[in-house]
Amino acid sequence: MIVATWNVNGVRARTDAVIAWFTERRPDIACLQEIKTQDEGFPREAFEALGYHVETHGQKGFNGVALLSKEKPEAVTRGLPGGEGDEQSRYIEGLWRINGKPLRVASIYLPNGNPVGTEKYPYKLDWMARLERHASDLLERYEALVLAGDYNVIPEPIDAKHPQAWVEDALFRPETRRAYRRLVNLGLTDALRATTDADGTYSFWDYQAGAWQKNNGIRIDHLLLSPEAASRLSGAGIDKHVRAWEKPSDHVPVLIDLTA
DNA sequence: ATGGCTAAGGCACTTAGA
Repeated sequence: MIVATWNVNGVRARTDAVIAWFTERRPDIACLQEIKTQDEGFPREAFEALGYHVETHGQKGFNGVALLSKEKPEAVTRGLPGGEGDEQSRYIEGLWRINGKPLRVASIYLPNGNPVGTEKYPYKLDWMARLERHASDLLERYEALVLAGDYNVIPEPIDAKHPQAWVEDALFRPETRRAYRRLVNLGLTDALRATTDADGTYSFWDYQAGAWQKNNGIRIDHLLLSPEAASRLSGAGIDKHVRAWEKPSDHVPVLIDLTA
């Protein structure tokens, strides 16, 4: 089965492209980020017509995450635990039962954190600490778990065309990478890096300055797997061709294949 | 990327993204 993550940069502006990709790829579970709409504005009928269940955690204008799936989830929770007064919609988690076995999948839109030096950067680091605590709790369940989304983290120099240009950026600063490593070191597997060590493997290309044409990209969209999920990993990939479509998102879908 | 583009809100321009 295919589990995918995609920051669509506005699902209303992107409905045709997102539907085209769903039709082509037919993911079993898809995690969307930056839907940029409240729940009632999500074009759910278009996806239901393709046979998908739609669960949203929207917000007016910015952020917003969703879980779309062929099978109806058994349970859904909205919001990352531990965020008293956090009004930003950046986390939704679903639980499915596939052939009697639990599969838990979260759609994550981790804060960008720029500009460093404003309140946005400590908000990012605090959010990452909350995610680490929650992941630690979930791992105690010993379930197949997929934490998928736009992490806004460049894990290693190989994950950027020009890593030196990012060293002071919130996506690549040492504190950011350290927090990301703490999360991974709980026992999670970066699905894409489990299947390839190739450089030039990116999930985001800026709209500006011909970044796409020059393959000036970064890899910031990740699927992190619990041991129970990692042992079922049979492939991982990036649907890079989607970036060349009309009116594309600046991110492309990243996906994994899990054996039953 | 010290920002060249894009989406959304709401109707001229600002905010946010990475």
